[in-house]
Amino acid sequence: MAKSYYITTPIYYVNDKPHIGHAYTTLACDVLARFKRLDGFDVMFLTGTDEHGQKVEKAAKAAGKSPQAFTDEVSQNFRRLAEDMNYSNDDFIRTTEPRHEKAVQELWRRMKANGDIYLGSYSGWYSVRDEAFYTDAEVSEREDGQKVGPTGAEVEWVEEPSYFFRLSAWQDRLLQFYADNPESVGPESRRNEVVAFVKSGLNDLSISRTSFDWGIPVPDDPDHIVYVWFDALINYITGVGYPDTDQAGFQAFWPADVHMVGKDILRFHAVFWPAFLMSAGVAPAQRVYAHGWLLNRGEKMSKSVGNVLSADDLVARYGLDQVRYYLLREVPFGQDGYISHESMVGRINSDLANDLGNLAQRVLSMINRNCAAAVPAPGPMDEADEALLAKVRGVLDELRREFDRQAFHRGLEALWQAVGEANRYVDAQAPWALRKTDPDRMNTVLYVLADVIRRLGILVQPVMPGSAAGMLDQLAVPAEARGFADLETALGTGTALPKPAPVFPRFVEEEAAQ
RNA sequence: CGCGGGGUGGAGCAGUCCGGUAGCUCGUCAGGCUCAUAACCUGAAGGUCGUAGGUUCAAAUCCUACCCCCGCAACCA
Repeated sequence: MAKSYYITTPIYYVNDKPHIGHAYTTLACDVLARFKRLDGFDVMFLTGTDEHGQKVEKAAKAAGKSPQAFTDEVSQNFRRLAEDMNYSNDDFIRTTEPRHEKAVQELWRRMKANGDIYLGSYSGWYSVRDEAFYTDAEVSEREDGQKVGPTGAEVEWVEEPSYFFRLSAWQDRLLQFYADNPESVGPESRRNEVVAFVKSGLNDLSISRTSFDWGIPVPDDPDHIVYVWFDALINYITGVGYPDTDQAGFQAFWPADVHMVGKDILRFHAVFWPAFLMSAGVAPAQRVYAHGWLLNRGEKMSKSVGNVLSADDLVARYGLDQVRYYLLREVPFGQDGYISHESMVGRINSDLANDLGNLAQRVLSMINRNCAAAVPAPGPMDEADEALLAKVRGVLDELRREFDRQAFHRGLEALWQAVGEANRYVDAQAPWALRKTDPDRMNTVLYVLADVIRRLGILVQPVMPGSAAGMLDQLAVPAEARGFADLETALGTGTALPKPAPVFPRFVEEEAAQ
C-alpha cells in the first residue's frame, strides 16, 4: 500500500481579494504535494474558502445578494488563483457545503458529550463601529466619561449567551502533546512561543454567537451560530470524510501530515485545534508549520499602505515558474523576507537563465550538432563522470530532508549546487575540444550531461512543473518516466531529440518609459 | 522594567544551541574559455562578526551591561 500524505492550506476568507500571501502559502503546499506524489506517495492536498461570519453577511447585504449567492461568486477568486498558479489541489472545500455542516455539528456533539462544551455568557467591551471586542486593558475613558477602544471608537459593555469550549482544562494535555510530538509545531521558534503561551494559562473559548445568522447552527440550539474559527478549522477533517471515520479517505489521510499556516493564525492551529480534536477523540495533525511574511521591499504589505502585491501581476510580469521558484528560493520559509524587483530579476537571470537554463541549452546544442541529434552512447566512465553523477544522485535525499522540514530555500540551494557542479564539469571536460581529439570521450561527456539534465529536470518539477516539463521534453523523456523512481535508472541512448530551445528566458528590463 | 526578531566584508544571508582556520549568493576587479540565453569557469580585493567589560589556553559563538534597527491597531498568508 502506498504511503499517504495529507497537506492543507488555511481556508481563505472569501471577503479577501487573493494576494501574494495567499499564493505563497498555497504554493508551498503545492510544491510539497507535487514532491510527495513524484516520490510515490498517495497525496491529498486540500485548500478552500472560509465563508461564514458576520462580515460576509454584511458584505453580501451591501452587494444586494444573499450570503450564499455572494460567497458562490467570491469564492471563485480563490479557485481562479489556484488555476493561475498551477496548483495541484485535489479538492477545494467551502465551509458552506453540506458535508462541512455535518462534520462541524458532529464534532460539536462529541465534544459536548465529553463535557467540554457548556453554555455561559460572553461579555466584553464591544465597538459597533469596529465590530470587535476589546479587553479591559485596551479600553480607556474619554474626558466625557465615555469608554473608547484603542481606535477611539465608542465601546459598550455587552453580554450575550454563548457556548464555551473548556480550553482551560486542556493545558496539561496540550503540553504533554507538544512534549511527546516535538515536530508538531514548526519552526522551532514558533513552537517555543506556542508552548510558552499554553504554559501561561488558557481561558475557555467562546465558540458560538447569537448576534447574526450566517453560519452553522449549533446542534439542538439553533439560536446559536457556531463561531467562525471553530467552524473553519474543522474543514481539515471534513475534507477527508469526517464524521465517516471508517471511510477509506479518512483512514488513509488523517491525521494530516502538515497544516501550513501563516504565523498570524498559528495559535488557532497549534493550540485550539488539537484541543478540539482531542476532546472529540480524534488524533491531532502531525505538524503545523507557520511561515513568515513576504515584505514588499522590506515593508509589510497592507491595504492601507497600498503596497499589496498580487500574484497575478507578478506572474504576468515575470512568468509563472519564475515566480514560483523565486518565492521559495529567495526567502527562508519560516522567516519574514524581503521581495523586490531587483532580487527577482537576479534570481531569474542568474539561477534560472544562466545556471540551469544555459546548462541545458549548451549541452543540448552540442548534442544536437555533434551527435546527430540523438542521445549519444557513452564509453567507460571516469572519475569525473562518476563524481558528477554521484553529486546529482545525492540531491534527492537532500531535497527530502529539507522539504520535510519545510526548508524550501535549502533544498533549492542543494539542487543548485549540483547545477554548479555540472557547469564546472562542462568547462573541465571541454567537449567542444574533444570533438576533434576524442569523439568517443565527447560522447561519454555529453551522455553524462544529458542524464544530469534529465535528473535535474525531474527534481525541479515540484517547484517549476511547466519549465521542467519543457526540459524533459527536450530530452524526449516519456511522461511516465518522470517520477523520482526513474532516478534509479539511467537515461537510455539513441533517442532522437528535438531541436533545443531555451527554457528560461532572461529578464530584460524594458526601456525607461518616455 | 512591556513582548518578539535582528545588528557578521558594498547588498542579502549562514554560522551562535554543541566555543578552536569567518562561509554562501549577488555585486566589484582581473584572468580563462568560446559549447551556450553577452551565458560558463578560475582567481583576487573587501569583515578587529553593534559597543564595552568578563570567563577561557582560545569567543561571532558563553556571561554581564549598554547602544541601535524592525515588528507588535486594523486588513491579512
